[in-house]
Amino acid sequence: MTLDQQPLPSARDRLLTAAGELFYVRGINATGIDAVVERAGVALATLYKQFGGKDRLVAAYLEERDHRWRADWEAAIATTTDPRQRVVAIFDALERWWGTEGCYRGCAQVDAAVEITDAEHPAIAAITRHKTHLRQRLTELTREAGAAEPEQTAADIVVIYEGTITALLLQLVPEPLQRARRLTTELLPTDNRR
Amino acid sequence: MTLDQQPLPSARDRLLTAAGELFYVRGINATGIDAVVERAGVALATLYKQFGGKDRLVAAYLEERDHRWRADWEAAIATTTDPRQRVVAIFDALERWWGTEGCYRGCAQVDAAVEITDAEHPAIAAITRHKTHLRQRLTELTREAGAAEPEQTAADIVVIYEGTITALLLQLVPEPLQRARRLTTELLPTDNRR
DNA sequence: GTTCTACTAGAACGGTCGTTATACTACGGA
DNA sequence: TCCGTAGTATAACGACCGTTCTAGTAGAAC
Repeated sequence: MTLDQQPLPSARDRLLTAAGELFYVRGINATGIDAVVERAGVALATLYKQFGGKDRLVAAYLEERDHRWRADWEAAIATTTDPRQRVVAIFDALERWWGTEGCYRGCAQVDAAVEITDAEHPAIAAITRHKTHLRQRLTELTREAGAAEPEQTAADIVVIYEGTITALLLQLVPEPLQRARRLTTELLPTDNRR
Repeated sequence: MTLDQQPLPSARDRLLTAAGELFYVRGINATGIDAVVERAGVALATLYKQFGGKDRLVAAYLEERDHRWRADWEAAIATTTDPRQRVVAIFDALERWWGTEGCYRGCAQVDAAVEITDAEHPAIAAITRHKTHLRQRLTELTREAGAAEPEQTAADIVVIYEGTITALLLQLVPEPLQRARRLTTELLPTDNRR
């Protein structure tokens, strides 16, 4: 067996990890570059060498979050073969994230969109990619679940999904995840194979 | 007839107006106190005399937004006597706000909750009040519309409402307001009086 | 006329921001 | 051995942050 030698993460990865923790919990504008560098245990010049500046570090942070969410969604979807359950699985992924994270601050992409008002900021494109992917993936899943209009049903579910994220953040309603699963299920055709 | 002499708004009101425009469009953390003072055409010392500091100015800004929203909701609700239409009216108010505002940045209360991570910040209480009022008002309206479980139906609508706000901000789906009205209507009992 | 209040203009405080520059170290490959 | 790469530590830059302070002005109340 090979030794499980930890490859000790590169300076770039350590920066990305530190940025992820700080930007998400404290906010992007409220987090200074020095705090990221200190938490990563890395020299300031390395940050500029790797990312060129804060803006592109923020964009890279959101890209990384996007990749993790896509993986989490797919993992949740893969737990079942029932086409209707596979649609609802995005809320299982959301529940896992909500329960795991030390501090829940909603969707990192939405938070960034609120904080960043400059349309030219490189993070904006990353946010759009993340949300577009979710809508497209839900369209596939609702089609496989037999929806008459998969695009429309997927759009409905996107609204419920975003509302659930906000409801979790602000604790607006009791049991938002149960609620979201029920609302979503009601949008899908009933299983009439039997 | 009395002369319509404009009472020229007080320094406090001018500060609140300027703060509302700048905090909403540029974000709270990204807006300096100097910019607010300059736009209001007011001395810096007046801001501190009236509000004591930025934190309480932010809280006052959110309170003012809360009052305006409550008035907008009631105005939209009052346009009809149909109990089911009265529930859906919150989306008419949202549509009006979305179309009127020069720059739509979502819900000011949610934006503030994203930007402010300190739970002791005086704005947090204002945000909670705003959202609690919406849920309670929707509970009354769904009860009047004949919902079997008004609290639960109202909570469902809150989720749809918050999701619609995010969908508008990020342009996630086509026709989010039509969508929200349809989803909400489906949650209410059908009119079976005839 | 004096006093009180609300307001103005402007400077200064210490602190943090994102960014750039300087100088040094460790190491792998040619 | 030399060179390029990737990293380190530290200092400095100009700009802006929220806050406090000083000093002066206009008007109403008494």
